[in-house]
Amino acid sequence: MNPVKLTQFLQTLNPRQSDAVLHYENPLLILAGAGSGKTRVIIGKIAYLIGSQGIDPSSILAVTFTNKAAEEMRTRAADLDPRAQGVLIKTFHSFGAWLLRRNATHLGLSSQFTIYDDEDQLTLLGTLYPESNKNQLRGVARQISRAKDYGLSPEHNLDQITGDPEFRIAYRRYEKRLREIGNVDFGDLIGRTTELLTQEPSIRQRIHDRFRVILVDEYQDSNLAQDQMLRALTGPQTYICVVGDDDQSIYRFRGAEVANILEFATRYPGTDTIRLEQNYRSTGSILALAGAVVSKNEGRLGKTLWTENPEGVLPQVYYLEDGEEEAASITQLLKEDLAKGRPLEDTAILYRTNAQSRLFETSFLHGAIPYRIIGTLRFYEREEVKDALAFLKFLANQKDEVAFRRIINKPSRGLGNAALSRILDRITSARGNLALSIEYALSDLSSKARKGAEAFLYLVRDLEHPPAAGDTLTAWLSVVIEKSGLGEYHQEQDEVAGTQKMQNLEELLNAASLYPNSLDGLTEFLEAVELDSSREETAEGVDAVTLITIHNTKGLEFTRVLCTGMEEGLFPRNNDDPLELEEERRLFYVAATRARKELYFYSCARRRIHGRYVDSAPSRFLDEIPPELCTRHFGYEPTGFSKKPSRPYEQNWGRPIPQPRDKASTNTVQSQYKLGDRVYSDEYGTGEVRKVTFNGNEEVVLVQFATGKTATFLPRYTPLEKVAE
DNA sequence: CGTTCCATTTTTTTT
DNA sequence: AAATGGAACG
Repeated sequence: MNPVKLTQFLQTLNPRQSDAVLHYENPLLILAGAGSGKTRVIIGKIAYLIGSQGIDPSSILAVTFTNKAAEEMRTRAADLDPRAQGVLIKTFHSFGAWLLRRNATHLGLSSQFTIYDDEDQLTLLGTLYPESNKNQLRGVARQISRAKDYGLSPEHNLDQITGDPEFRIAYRRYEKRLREIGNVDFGDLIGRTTELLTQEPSIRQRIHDRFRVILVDEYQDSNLAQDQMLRALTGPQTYICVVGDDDQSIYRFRGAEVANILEFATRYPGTDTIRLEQNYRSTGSILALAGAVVSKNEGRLGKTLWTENPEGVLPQVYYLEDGEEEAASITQLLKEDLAKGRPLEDTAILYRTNAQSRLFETSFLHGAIPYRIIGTLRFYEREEVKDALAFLKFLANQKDEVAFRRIINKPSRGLGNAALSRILDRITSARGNLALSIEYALSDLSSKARKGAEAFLYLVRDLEHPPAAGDTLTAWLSVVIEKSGLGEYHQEQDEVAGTQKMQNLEELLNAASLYPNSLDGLTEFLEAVELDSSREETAEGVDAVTLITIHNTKGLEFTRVLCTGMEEGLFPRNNDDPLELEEERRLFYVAATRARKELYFYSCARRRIHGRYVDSAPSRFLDEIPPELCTRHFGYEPTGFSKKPSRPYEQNWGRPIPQPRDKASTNTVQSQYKLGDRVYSDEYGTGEVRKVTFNGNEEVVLVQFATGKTATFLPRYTPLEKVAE
């Protein structure tokens, strides 16, 4: 160990932080405001407990909210004291998986169990209610998840979930089927862990003996089920410390209970509370703005952040025409940065919903601005990736009906609904094993279906063991992709639709190379994939602007933050539920406090929703900013921002309904393409213009190509070359 | 059985 | 705009 390093580190802390780091014995609640250095405090505590209290690193458990946060904590703690590598740092969910996997038999699970995500959950529900449509099922699936968030089984009082008595029956059936298959869903990772700890005293004792210290980060976003799990993990000798900020609780929709943090001291008698209120991140004017808005909330502990940082520049608010203008003006801003040599890394573009990223992506692509997009369009949820993973899941657990349905007839093997239901008829006699079911059902099938079924069966038998040659899981996965025909199938899709599915499969193969070529390696890989969505495709070392949802910015900070889409109906999305409105306001607070030096807001008078322009009023949060705490701008000029309002102030501020734009007047532009024109595209070859329309003032051209395909073009971005007849 | 085409609908946020 | 679900067709 290196006592000098720890001592030096302690000297960099303020008195409150250092109290928090040196605290030991009683339960501790740290109320840590945004940017108050709470991660430093946690890693400091880890180093202190190991270095000065002589705690064995492996008896410390640190729980974070995301895998990314866990990763960061791991690195930073190890940096302070290498022994911290022995600390178990996990998310609630990955800790649950870790413990369940080691004690699977106690709960009737196979240790090879795989984890169902929301989509899998829906498919499973679909097998139970084939006649229901997807939307109804989606509602039920959500209710099941919520019930699990609250730690409620089908036998509990479910009134707070729904008044519908049918729900209990559906929930019960779902649970029964899930257990027959032997897999778990997200909620089970928490709930069944609690179940294990409460029902198996010997296991509970072992855990209490092992973990003498439990540290929980982002505690304000834990839900009731997670809190129950935490209580089951905490023994009489356990030192527990939770860190959180009630103003940053933004996961109510997922069952997060601010009550957990508000009532922590009651639940754990003798709790000491330490407040960290000095902010090291932001300028005074940013903090003032964020604080002014969040103070409109009623249900809060109330704390005042202060800083020794300079006041800095006033936050800027821009009122613009539409989403396209928003993207254009930000593109312009970034181009000016590039011209000035200012790094793009300084800037993050924040939005409420993932869909908003599209406009920026298009605009950046054409403006040659490198960007990094976080969290959206999750890689592991893409069709081709899920197909390959489903095959692996089925190999790991041949009772997995969800995975089975996904791969049995993909690519087409002539097995339709008729064949499928005959196979499923045999499921009981096959004791749930679907490969066996196929064997039993072969004689029932038509000759065509039988051929396909035999082929599939042969495939499974061939692939169910790792190939002899090959060191990593990549070897196994690559024969799976090849022999299953999924590779060929998606390659064809790529050729027809111009997609990049094969590229994604290759990337999946790369990811698999980190795992051993064995059944255990396979389960490990699948678990990592299900639990870690934080994977970002960061081209290392490239200077890029960040595109990110506000939810994903938790724990991050940027020199300049651009909050976009500040419009009623989008942010806040809903204004009729007061509790939800408060949550949105906390979200606003989180967004604003991500900024170190500069903070910008953008509000558009209209925006495309589902392809149509919808008028929108500026977000009420902008109205809640005291006038002296920001500078407001109206309109945008391509050469930079105009200081003068391009139209009357009142038209945009104070929430009047903006004027709908007169569509006809903007459509005076004549298209350069006529029906019947011969054109050439790099991608498709030659074709003939079939239709020319305008979407707003955006020209849209439909072309029929010689290959028989048709495609639409936006000539503004992809000009089509005209060719002679 | 499987594909294609049309009408209809639309999750906000994530482990 | 994109995804779903159903009908119609080969």
